[in-house]
Amino acid sequence: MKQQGPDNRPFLFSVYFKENKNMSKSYTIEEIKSIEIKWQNFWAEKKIFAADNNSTKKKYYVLEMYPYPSGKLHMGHVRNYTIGDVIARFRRMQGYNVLYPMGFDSFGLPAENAAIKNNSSPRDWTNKRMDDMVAQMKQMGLSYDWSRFLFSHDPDYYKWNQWIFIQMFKKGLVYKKKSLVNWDPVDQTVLANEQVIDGKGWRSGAEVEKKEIEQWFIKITAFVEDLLNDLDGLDDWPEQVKTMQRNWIGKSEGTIIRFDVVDENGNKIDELETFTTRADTVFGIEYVVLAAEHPKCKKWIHGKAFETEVADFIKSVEKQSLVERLGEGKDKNGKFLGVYAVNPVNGRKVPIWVADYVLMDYGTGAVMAVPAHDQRDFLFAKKYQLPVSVVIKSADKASLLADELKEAFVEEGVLVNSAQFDGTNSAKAIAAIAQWMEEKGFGCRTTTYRLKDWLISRQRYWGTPIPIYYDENNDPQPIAEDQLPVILPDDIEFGRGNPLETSESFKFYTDPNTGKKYRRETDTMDTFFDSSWYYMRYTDLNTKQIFDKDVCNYWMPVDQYIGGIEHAILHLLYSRFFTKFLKSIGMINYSEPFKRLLTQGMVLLDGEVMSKSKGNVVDPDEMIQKYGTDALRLFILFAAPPKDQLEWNDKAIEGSWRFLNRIWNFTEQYNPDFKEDVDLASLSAADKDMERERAATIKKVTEDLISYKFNTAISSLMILMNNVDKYLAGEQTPVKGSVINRLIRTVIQLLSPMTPHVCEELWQNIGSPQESIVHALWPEFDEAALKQDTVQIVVQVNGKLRGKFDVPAEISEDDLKEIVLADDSIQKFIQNKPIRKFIYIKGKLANVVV
RNA sequence: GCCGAGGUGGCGGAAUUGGUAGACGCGCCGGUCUCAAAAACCGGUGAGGGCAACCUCAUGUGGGUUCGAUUCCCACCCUCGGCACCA
Repeated sequence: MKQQGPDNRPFLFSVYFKENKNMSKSYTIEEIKSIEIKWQNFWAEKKIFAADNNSTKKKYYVLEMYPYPSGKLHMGHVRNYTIGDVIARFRRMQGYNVLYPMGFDSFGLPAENAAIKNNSSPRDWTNKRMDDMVAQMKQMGLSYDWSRFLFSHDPDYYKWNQWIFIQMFKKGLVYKKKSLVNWDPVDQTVLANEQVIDGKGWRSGAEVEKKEIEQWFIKITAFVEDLLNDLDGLDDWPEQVKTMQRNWIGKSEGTIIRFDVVDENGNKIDELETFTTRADTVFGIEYVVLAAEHPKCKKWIHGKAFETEVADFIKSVEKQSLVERLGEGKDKNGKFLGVYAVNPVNGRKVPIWVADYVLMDYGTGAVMAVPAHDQRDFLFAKKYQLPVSVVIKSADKASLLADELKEAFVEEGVLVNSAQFDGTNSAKAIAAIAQWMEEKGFGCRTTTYRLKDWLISRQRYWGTPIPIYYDENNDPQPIAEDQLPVILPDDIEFGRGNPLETSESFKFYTDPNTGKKYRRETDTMDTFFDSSWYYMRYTDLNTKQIFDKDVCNYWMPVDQYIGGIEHAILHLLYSRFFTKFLKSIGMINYSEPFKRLLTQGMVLLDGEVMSKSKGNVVDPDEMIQKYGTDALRLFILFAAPPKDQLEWNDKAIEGSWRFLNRIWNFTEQYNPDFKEDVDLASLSAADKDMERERAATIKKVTEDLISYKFNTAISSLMILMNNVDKYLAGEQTPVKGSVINRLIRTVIQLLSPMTPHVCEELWQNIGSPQESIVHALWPEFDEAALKQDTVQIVVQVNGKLRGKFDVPAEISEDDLKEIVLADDSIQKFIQNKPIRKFIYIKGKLANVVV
């Protein structure tokens, strides 16, 4: 029964809590599931999460890396999407116009391999898996704007892959070249350098072979300096990712040295260039060495007595797989080529060798060898009894003796035996010698990169067809833009080489103007092409262009991108390149796609990464069936900060379940008719403390959500609830009812980005003016409400904690000193020693030094 | 070898413009409820010592700066991740 208090307000415990005082009810999973479905349907029907392309509000674009449709969400996905959803929901409540879309990276080999195995269609296989995963995402209550759903195998999407390809082609950034490429013998396709990991195919794990084939490349190196330099402006990217990209780009500055090549009689027969970063060692060159693939090797040995022997050696090196060749501590092998290089700095004639330790695709594919100061050259020289001469010595020691060297002296030092440069230190000498050589015409300064152009053609079916045909002269020509998309055909046959070559309908292109038939390109694009720009497409799916420029410029760049560290190089580097390209042709006005990047940690079980092959997976579906989505989300957010690895714990998720039950019970028993206003004048000290804690929790949760410290945000809400119990334990007053009324609304709101279903249910149950909690603005607090009248001062003697004192917040140092020194428990430690110093940190701590 | 991140109870983790180390949660121990169990709720829980109030020790190791160090400096050890015969 409700009673009426003064001014018609109900009061007393039995009033502001409903009569059922059973605080310990545990909700059933059926109840949880039913409210989850109820609110998911509600949100969908009301289009609560639709982003507005014509809004005047401040925008916020949250994005997770779109997944490959593998068939089922794993815990890593759940973690990734939960983090993104919390951010999206939080920003919406803060009043931003939020874009939060989802799609699928749906081209790729697994679909094709599965289709071959089951004799079915990659399209059906993929569509089925996408449907399953979308259902799971919906079950998680993720607040995506589903009206912007996209997937790469949609002709409306890959049409624009082809369009971008043609724009790049027109700008000369796409080219076809016969070159030595990485061939995956299992997946029967070429791979980009980035897709070769430790000499093995990134998907198949097969040892990659080198093959010379004509392939399509994208000139990513055209933007190499921007790709490197702009990393410095990405303040909100993890240092680790930026470092990985810098390493991958691998810029190094050095000098190209030009050698005259002479025969044994000293007659000039050719020239050669080498690259070095150690110009300070040029006076110590003892031989020059080429990579096996260097074209001059074959030229110079032609017709020589040892031609066959050396040619066989070169062939054997070329045949070696990357694994064999790059093994650490590999023995170095080489052959003399029968010709000599003349060192321009001192005129010395040194032999030219070919060796397996020199790489063709770095620098010039040829190296000046200085055995005394390079460990590889040193080992090679010792093996083949080549001379060693010292040109650098350690600054504080006598000159090294070549004969006594056990290993190369690779550190910087002071030059010796280097003519006019003797006595110069290495760092200065590198610059001085480079400049001198440049003046003399011996060489030039240059910059080289590890980054190579991106090989994008694949001899597989399930990808975007490359929009090219070959004219009468067999020159590649782009398909006319009004003929796009070039549709991926269905009449193909697997198992007979490149699948598109088996398609009668596809093989030939008929020029719409002349009716002439041409041969089409039958390779498809690397799927990383698809994922390099999809985030721009989300901004505007309904236009007949790639996207509306203004709309794209409004939403982009992505404010928060979230994904796994495994994409630190490939996807992120390619996306940055695409952005720079699209900007260069005037399509967009920003030069970096992702403002802030969060790489979430992996989910582990017993310290190991969950994986199907290891059999140590926890199925998120099972957890949702057992505890509900909200408890799963809460656990994942609470167990570890987003960047850290997360150790799965079957027991700990029950803690999240308990906490949600507690909030629910508490709210259920609460009488929603009770007035929310708090009359400040009638507050007791305990009431004020509770009000202050409410304000402090708003502050803490807000700050933590901004900095993605979800674990501490949740813990501060738990602490608040613990304190509520203590607060209610005493005498019940109407004021307490008001204080609690306000508090419970705050808790539900603060928690709602993390556990949206339970919070929406409770928010609606306690009666709210908004259609949805999503539309309720984020709670604010008054800084003044945080002020405390009394504070606890920690008192130390000589830095050791000896007591705690409750004093007025504004107490002066002298007053405090008096109180502290009068206290027996402090005097005990001071005894009769003189006080040397009294340190007071306002409102916090005092230290008596004796 | 180079580059980056990190090392805190039985476990996940908190605390850094230098100021109460171990918040919060899990687990464990004890209790309430129950015929009993589960669930739920309440209390305790770094180690060592003491009947107790309390005391001592403790944030990978060893030093240093400071009234005071998980936090700053120096040297080292270990773990994880990336790159690497890159000239």
